[in-house]
Amino acid sequence: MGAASAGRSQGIQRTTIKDVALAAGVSVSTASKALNERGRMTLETRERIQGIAQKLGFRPNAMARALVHQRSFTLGLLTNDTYGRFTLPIAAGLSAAMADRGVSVFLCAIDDDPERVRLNVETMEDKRVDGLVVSGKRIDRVLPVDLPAVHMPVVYVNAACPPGAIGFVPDDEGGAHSAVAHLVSLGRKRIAHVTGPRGFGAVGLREKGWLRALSEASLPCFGAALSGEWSEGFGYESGQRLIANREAERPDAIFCGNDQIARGLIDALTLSGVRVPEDIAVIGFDNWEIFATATRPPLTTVDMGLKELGRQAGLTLLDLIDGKPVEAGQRQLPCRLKVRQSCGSEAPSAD
Amino acid sequence: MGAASAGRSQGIQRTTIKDVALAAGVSVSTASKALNERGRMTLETRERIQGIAQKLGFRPNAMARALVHQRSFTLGLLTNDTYGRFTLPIAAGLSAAMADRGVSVFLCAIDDDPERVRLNVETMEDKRVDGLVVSGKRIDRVLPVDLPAVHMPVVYVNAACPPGAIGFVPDDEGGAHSAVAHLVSLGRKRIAHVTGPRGFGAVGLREKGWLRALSEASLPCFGAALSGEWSEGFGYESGQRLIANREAERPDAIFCGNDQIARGLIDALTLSGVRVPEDIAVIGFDNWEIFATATRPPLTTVDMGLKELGRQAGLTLLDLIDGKPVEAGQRQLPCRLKVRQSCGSEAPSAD
DNA sequence: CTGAAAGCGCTTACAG
DNA sequence: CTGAAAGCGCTTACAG
Repeated sequence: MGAASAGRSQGIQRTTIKDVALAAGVSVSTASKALNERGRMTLETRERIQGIAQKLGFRPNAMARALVHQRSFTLGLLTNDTYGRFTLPIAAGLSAAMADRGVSVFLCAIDDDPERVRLNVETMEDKRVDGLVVSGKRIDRVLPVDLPAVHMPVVYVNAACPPGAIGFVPDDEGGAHSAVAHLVSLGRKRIAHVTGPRGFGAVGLREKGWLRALSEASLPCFGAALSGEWSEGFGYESGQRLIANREAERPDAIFCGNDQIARGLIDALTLSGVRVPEDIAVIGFDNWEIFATATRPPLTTVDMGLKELGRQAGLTLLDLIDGKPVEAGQRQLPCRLKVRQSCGSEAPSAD
Repeated sequence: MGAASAGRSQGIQRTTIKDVALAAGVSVSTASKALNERGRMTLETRERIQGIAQKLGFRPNAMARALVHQRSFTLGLLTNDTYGRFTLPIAAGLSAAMADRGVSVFLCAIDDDPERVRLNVETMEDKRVDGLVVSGKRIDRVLPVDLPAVHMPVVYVNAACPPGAIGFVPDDEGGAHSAVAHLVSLGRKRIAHVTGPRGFGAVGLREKGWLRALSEASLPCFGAALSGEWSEGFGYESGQRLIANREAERPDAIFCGNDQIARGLIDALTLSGVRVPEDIAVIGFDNWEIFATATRPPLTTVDMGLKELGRQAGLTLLDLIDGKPVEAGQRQLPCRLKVRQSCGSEAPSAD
């Protein structure tokens, strides 16, 4: 019990195909063929051997197979988003899709430290993973992965993808457009935009979606987008600022660049007696549930489909590994509006 | 370029030790010895061979080595906390500590679905990982892992650990105690407790820590602990309830069972004009930064040391794998108070 | 239909 | 000091 028994990992001699062959009175090659459903042989022999394998609890050593097949059925996931909210959904989507296909994924946390990246890539190469998915936290930043040195297929998720490479990002512009179009359909006319720092690619795209939806509805643009930190604090300030004017000059809807901003902003409005959604409708971006559901009222927001992003990236990587032709370039996967209560119900009349 | 080149994973023939031996004009066994610093040989030969290996970009195939060493230098991380906040820090701590030692970790997301667990455990066995860390979201729930069937060392993190097994959990009681002791040291006398659902093990332990700190300070227990959801909503309600009485009967400090509750509670106090920390000091539990830093004022809270938990679990698992004796049972790792601004500054006089 | 042989890439006693 | 041989656990042509 306890100490000793727990540590005896070497003690457990696992059943090998040799054991199976011996027990069945056949050669190892025959056993292999029987178990892999290859070649022709009497159904009876095949089933007998399979039965014995089952009885002995035989499970083929994946590394031995990998050695001969030159295919390990493993992937590496490199991510620099160690604490953020992106990696987990992406990793979950990826790993679930891969698990169904017998491929396992190594998690490599890199901290934007090129040395650490090198070390992890090296380890992944040593372990002979079949491919790499590189996942980031900004769609406009490329991770410090020295591609030329990587001898295997790579796919990027939620990160910039170098020329000629393959990547997956959420369709930020489309998501923003659908959010604003939703506000328009509810009859809102003065739709403001409060968002993150100018430097972010996502900020530009979301702003573009906002402007496009406005122009499609022939609505004037309500002031310039307010740009600041991705924080509740900035949302709070912005909320106060947007209601500083007298009522006629206030927006009747605000599209926020992320859920944290939206939350801070709603707090500011509520504290000043402005009602959400009656006076001002608010939409966020991210569908980070812990925020979106805790705002009062619960937040309508744009879901980036991160899980699906991870899934698609994995499936594409498998295609690449199988040598199937895959077009280079970045794909934008659709976002989906998640309607809660911060915009009120559907408008009685949309035009 | 593009499609075709990206998919040609088979095209890259990696350098093998045979190539190195050939280029150096020695046998494969000699090459192996030179590269592994084993056996005796002229320094000159050794360095020559190593130089050639370097030049050819030789990296030994980890699977081939694993096959002969019966050790894969890989681990599996099973977790049912796919979206929560526990897994990521634990995984980061684990994977960082392991990366330094050349061991990689497979991420397996299981959804409390026993079938999915079985599938993942099976895959990990097929891949011949050296051990498993099983990580959960409740210290009082055992994950549906059928241990008898697992032929390798296992360590539990942030989950109940079956009799005879090895586990790591945060010291919830100690953490709670240090939080309340902090309040006491600031001169607070009427310290209430608002926490999660009764069913949770952590709830009982944190309550115990609260009571012990009070009794050590000869302070009366300020009402019974308020128990409800782990949500901002419940925190909000509780905040309103605790200040419903006239001022003399209100608490002067509130220790919350998690950061979400603390945040909702602070919102309620603030909205009612009660000042935090002047009138009532508040402490949370989790140090979930996204919450703790966004509360106004920023939240003093208990950090559970999840990263360290993951690290320790990994190191212990390695010991187990190496056959070193490890005592069975559950270890409680210390929590650490993270002081921000929701309690005010140190008291001018502590007694 | 079945099995001996060679091989995946490496390491480790064991002879020379 | 160096190399041939056997082996880790499996698969795949290739003969019988």
